[in-house]
Amino acid sequence: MRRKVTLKQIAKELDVSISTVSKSLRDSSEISEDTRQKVQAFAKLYNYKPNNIALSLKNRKSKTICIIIPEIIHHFFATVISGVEHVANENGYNVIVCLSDESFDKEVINMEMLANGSIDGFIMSLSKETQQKRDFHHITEVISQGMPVVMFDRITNDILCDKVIIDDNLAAFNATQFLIDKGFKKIALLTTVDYVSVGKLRTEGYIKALKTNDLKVDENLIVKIEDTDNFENQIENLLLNNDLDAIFAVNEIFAVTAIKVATRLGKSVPNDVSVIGFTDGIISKYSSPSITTVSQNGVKMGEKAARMLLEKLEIEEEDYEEQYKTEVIETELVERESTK
Amino acid sequence: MRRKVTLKQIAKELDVSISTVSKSLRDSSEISEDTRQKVQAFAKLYNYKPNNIALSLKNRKSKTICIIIPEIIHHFFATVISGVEHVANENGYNVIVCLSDESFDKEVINMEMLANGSIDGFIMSLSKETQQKRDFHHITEVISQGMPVVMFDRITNDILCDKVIIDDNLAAFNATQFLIDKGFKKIALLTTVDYVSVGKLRTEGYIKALKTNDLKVDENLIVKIEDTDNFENQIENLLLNNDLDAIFAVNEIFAVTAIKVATRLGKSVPNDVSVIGFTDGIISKYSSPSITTVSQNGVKMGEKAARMLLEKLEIEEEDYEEQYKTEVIETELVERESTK
DNA sequence: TAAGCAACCGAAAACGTTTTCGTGTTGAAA
DNA sequence: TTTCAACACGAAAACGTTTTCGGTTGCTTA
Repeated sequence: MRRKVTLKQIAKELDVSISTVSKSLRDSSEISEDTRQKVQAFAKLYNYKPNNIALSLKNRKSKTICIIIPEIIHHFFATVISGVEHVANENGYNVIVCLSDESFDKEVINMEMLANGSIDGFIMSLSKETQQKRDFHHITEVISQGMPVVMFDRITNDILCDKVIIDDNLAAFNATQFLIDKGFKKIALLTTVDYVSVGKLRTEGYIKALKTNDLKVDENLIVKIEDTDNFENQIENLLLNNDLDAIFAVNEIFAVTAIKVATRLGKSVPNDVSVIGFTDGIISKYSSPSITTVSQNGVKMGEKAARMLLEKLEIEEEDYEEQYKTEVIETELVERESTK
Repeated sequence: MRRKVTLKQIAKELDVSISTVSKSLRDSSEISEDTRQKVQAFAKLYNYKPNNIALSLKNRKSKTICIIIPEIIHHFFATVISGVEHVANENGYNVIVCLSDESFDKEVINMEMLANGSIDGFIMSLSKETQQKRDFHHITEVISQGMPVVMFDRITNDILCDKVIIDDNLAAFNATQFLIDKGFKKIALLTTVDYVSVGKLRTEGYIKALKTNDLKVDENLIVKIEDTDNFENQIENLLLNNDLDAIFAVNEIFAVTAIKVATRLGKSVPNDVSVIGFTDGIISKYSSPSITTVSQNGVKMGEKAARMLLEKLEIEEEDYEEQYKTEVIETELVERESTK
């Protein structure tokens, strides 16, 4: 087992000073052609690579960013990571992934743990619990220490920082309008409980579309799902007790489950009822019928968030001015087989 | 913007030495009750947290591990990350996620970049390109430097290190046997090209099952898919030119696509043809019909891999003995609607 | 012949910790 | 009064870099 070689060892071996070795490797003009070549040859032979940790300590930056997401087993978040990763790597940064598991405490622990030199900045999407508690002290804390934070998707307006979102309200409006334009009148909504910011916004967009078109908003057609493990019966009741044209679901799982329940009840999708989902994930694509959906483009979101963060990191300390932007990523309606 | 406070600053402020501050905070008995309380109070007030980078440099360990996977937008790998994350966090470790994008070069760059102090060990699954080239110098390199590596799923026998796999051969055998037991005789196989280690093993298991049951192996029924973006026509040809009982697909996408194509061709699943997949992902669960599948349990794999790595990391240098294990995670056949 | 000037190299500080060892002070025992 | 242990604290090294500042040569120039 051959330990990694350090400057000191090279210096000793070649009988020069550490400074000389360092300068030689960085092609300093202070060093004679002779020694420089000698050192470089030796370094190459022993496969010298500078120690990142030592560099981080010296430069007071780690060239590492952290992304905190509620869960990874969720196609949308996986795509965001992918986007972040690419941009980060292109710029010589590494990415630490942290999962909050929708838990406030894990979010706090992760942030506190990493905010002590390990990383240069955060990209994050709030956990459900954090959104519910509305406690953001851990985030204001790191921001006040001068560490940049970019929030995406599940954000809060209580915090001043860069943000990247989709216009959930508008996207939901458009999806609903799309159904209305097809001639549907009795459109149900499968949504989340209100404290999930995106769920709330999508609900608002849905209602707005109905009102704009002078359709009445029937509370019976709005199903708020809390327990994401067990909600088939909620959908079943909806379908049994109402005569629906169409369903707008605020995520893939709700959409595909709606199709499944409808099929079980003898209703054909899209012939008897049309379905639109949200998040263009793998389910929507491979479901049969494949699902018409509002595409969120997580990759683009991740890329944008990473770029915003890196921009903040690369500007010099003295040029720093507190100015925050909120970028909106456009959505797209992907029409597939579940609507007609 | 209030910068993070250091030991030096506290020392200056309280007019004691750095050593005293450090010892006070670590509750050393060398320090009087008085000063200890004073220092601790001050540290708490200013929210002192030790700098991780400095600690890493001092201790020569970063308490961070890296997982390198071919791609993240793949449910199986996402679940593995999830498992790794949990075990790592429980033990005070952070996880850096690197994506090789199935590229040899990216794999090499990532490893070289991080192997210089940034991390304590690797967990990895080989990229397709690496498996094809059979070039593992980057891995032997870090291992020879004394950095532990655990490989999972897509492994190679050319490298000596800890490994965690499923018995792909056996699992495929069992899945095929399951179909045979149902009375099917003409069973097709949708698999990958041979250089993907797991694809090859699963193919072997399939063939073994047929032979064991004295069924003839028909090369026409074995479809090797190279281009994972465009293979519907390959499946269509298979279905049109052969009179099939059942299909065994070595992953979810192949399975769900087979169902889709079959349905399009007027064949009902499972009435006309049964389908079994591999990898119990989100598609299998939410597809309709939902797909009978060999469950891989990525979470368990990730947990196991992480535990093996941490074990290596926690033992003292001098107690270190080179001894490598290969753990086999058991698979399970999850029976759903796509078989009868 | 002395001054001046390149060219080349090394010492040391700095980043923020922990830890070993040394030192000065106190109080009690001899 | 001397001696010695216990106590409380500080100096310094170490982890591996980079960089500033000086210092030593040897050569040119007036």
